[in-house]
Amino acid sequence: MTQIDLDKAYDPHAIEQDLYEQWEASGVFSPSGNGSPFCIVIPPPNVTGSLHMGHAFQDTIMDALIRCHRMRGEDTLWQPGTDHAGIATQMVVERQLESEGRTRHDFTREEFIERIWKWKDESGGTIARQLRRMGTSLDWGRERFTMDQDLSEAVRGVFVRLYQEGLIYRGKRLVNWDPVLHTALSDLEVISEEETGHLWHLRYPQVDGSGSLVVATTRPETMLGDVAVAVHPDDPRYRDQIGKEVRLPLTDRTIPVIADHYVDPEFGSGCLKITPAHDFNDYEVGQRHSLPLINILSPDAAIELPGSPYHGLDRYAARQRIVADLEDAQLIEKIENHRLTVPRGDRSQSVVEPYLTDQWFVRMAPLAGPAIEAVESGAIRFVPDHWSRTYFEWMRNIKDWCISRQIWWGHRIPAWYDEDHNIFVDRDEAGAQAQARQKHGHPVPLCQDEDVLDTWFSSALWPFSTLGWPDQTLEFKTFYPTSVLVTGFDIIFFWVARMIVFGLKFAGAPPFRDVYVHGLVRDADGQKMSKSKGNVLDPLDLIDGIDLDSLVKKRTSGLMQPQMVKQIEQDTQRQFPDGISSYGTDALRFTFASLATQGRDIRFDVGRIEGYRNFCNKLWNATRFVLINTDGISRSTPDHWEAGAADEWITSRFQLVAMEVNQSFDEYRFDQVAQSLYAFVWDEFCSWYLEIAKIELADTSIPSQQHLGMRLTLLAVLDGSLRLLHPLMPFITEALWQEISSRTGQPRVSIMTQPYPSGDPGRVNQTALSEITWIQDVVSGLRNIRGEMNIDPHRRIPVLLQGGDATAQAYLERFHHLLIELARLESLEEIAADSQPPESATVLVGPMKVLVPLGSIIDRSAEIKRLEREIKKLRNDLERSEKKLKNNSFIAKAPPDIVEKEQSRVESIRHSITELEKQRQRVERL
RNA sequence: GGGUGCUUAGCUCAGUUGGGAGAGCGUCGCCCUUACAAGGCGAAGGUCGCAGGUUCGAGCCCCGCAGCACCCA
Repeated sequence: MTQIDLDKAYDPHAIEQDLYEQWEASGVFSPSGNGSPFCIVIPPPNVTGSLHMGHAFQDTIMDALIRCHRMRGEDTLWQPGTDHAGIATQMVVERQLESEGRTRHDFTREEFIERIWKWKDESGGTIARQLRRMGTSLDWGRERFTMDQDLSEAVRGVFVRLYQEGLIYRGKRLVNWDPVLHTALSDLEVISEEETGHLWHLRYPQVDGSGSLVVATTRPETMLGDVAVAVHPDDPRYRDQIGKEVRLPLTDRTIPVIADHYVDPEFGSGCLKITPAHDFNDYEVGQRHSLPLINILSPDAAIELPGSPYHGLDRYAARQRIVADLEDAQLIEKIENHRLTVPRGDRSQSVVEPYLTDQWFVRMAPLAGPAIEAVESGAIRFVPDHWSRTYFEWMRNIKDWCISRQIWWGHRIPAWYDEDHNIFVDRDEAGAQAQARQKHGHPVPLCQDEDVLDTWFSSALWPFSTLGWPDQTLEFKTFYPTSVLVTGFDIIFFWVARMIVFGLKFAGAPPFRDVYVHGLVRDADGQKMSKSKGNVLDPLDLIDGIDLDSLVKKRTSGLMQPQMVKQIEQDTQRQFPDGISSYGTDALRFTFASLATQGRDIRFDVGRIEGYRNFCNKLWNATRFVLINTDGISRSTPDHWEAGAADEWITSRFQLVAMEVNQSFDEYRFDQVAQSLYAFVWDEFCSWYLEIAKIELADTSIPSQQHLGMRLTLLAVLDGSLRLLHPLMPFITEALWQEISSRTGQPRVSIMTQPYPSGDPGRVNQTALSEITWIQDVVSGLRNIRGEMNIDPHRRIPVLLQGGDATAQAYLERFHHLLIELARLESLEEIAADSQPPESATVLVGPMKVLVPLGSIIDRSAEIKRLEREIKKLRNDLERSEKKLKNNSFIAKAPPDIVEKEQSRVESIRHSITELEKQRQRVERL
């Protein structure tokens, strides 16, 4: 046997690392400068983060697109970078300080920020390293960070312009206040979920002494800030109370009873306490009725009412005290259990407070118009399309965006104040000074706003700031608008919408042509993966493998709720009794691709990845086979060769599959790409073509030109298949492609830059397709008999054919030897149509009977059963078709070709039933 | 309360402008065949959530219902 230097089994570790280093060093990740531009900006991962399944999934898709387009000859840029993740990053460093017994307030702002930068330089590269393990062809030389100098300048420029145009304003508004982090949050950073609580029914005595009104509240402590009691204007119970006053317990205030349609008469008692400074709805009511705002909370969410007995108490301690005091005063009607929606900060998990503070806002409504129009007009296309509805829904009900955060890490707001609180907004202090000088006629001391911007503000500029905007750089001019954004539906509002808004406003065009929205990766049970549930999978563990103990340790360390440890241990042991074996990057990527359907949830099951690792092994071994059988073929393409039927067939199938794959890529159907290629490589190339090749290459009666043709076809189809697969499985395809490159005549560079096969309809040979289909039908029919009869696979059986048409007879002659070997036959003979064959097991291939004469081989009762099953199936089909044809309106109204099809179906079924019925009787008679 | 999806084989999911439902995994049977046991060959398995309508014809289109999931308030 020929010696080849390819290991017997596929081992991902042996190839992946080296190949990546070769790629990165060779510069193939950078744009070529030729062809039409194709660009994706990576959704910048959090710089504190590490790679999770969602990233790995998303990056697989982007890399597949990038590699595909690069191979199509386009000028391809995949822009890498990370996000400074204001709150998250600050928290990481603060936690670090905490372990040293210090807080950020032990430092100056500048010192603290310096510390974060230091941390970022040391630990911020984790995710970039992990991305490399995924095989991503990002243009690393262009890596950006949202806090880079140039990106920060872009941020300031945008802020200043929006301010100048009146689209940014500062104002005292109720915002979501995180009392742990001491910062405002935008609506999107607040997660509201149902929790169990209580509904307190409080009695507010009427001033006129006629009794009391009962108000129901989930937050009794806020009563200290009540300024009114509201009832529905049409509520007959309280109509006469409107305009009167009630005494606010535990205070010396009286408050009015007002009428407002906002009140739901069905809820509680129908009376609603109004606390405008601590509830968004109450705020609206307060505005309508010109009620005062009484703030009762400190930034820590403790009561802040100097002089009050509750002053200084935390909100929950105050609640207890207030409820107790009200109880003492017999002012509590009742307390009910109640489900209520509790808003929590997505980072701190603390209950956020509506809190009245000075904040910066972007006026979104005027900006939303063009952004809506861009999607309506089709300038931006959501894939799948229905996500545009989610987008529209949000955009059409858009609210102003609170962009200021009371933290230190981030882009500091470029606004300066003089002593009279006049605001000067400019790119830098010098500009602000100039403005102030102009206003005052002389220089005045200024101090800069302490706040920083929401991280998403800078992320909204990402598609153009990373390309050099506001400078009209070559990259910006070439690659903006970018081609496609790949993202999860969970950040359509956070990010996609805001990029569209800012892209249109500042870069003069939509930031991308398509938005491919993918699902979210969940565990095998459909649960969201989360650290606290202990069900996370690390993509790198799937690549490298991990033993059970380490996996359990990983999942249970650093948990917020240590009582979960036992459960997590059990679940992990149940799901991964032997840990996770090593599958390699390619298998993981192929799995992700196959899971990339249009759905919202992507359940990740290790069974799936195992199957695709096996596929890698299949591909590996198919290549070994090709190498073994193409020894001696080298660069120079020989002239004298000839393709046989099987060669024409596999070549034709390859063209069709290549066309399919290209179309699937264009439609973002990565599941179909994976499916088509898996089926082609395994079922057609390996299971049929390689098996045929074994037989024909060993057949000395076949002329050598045809052997050569077959060898060249083996190489060509393998070469093409590797290219088609490359975007999904970069490593194994590169490794194998390099192995065969000396024989396919390509310079041994990289598969990455080879043309992507598009499929040539002109090379589809219909004759070859029907020839091999016929062979497959005959062989499958015989294999069916063998399987059903439990005939020893080694045993060669005699076969007779009867009733074939001229084509079948020609095929029989031509493919005699092939049929004998593929079906392991002892003999294969045709008998006259009118002759009486010996008793046999039978299958039909079209009108032709394939007969395996009974002998000691055949289990008679098994054959009867098999025939009966077959006949029953056919009878059902026949009945359905006949019923259709008896229906006059079917004949009259259905298209003629459909009717014709039905008729010929009936004919052939009838024929088959007759034949099989005869056969059954004969076997029975024995 | 408003919105968006989903319901197809035991499990996870495909299913193109309406014209005989497919895949992977799992299950069962036979086989260690020199590319591959991470393999080969064969088989079983579906009232397409329920009910109506449109149509010659519905997994697909329309109306209703049920269950599940998510988003917004």
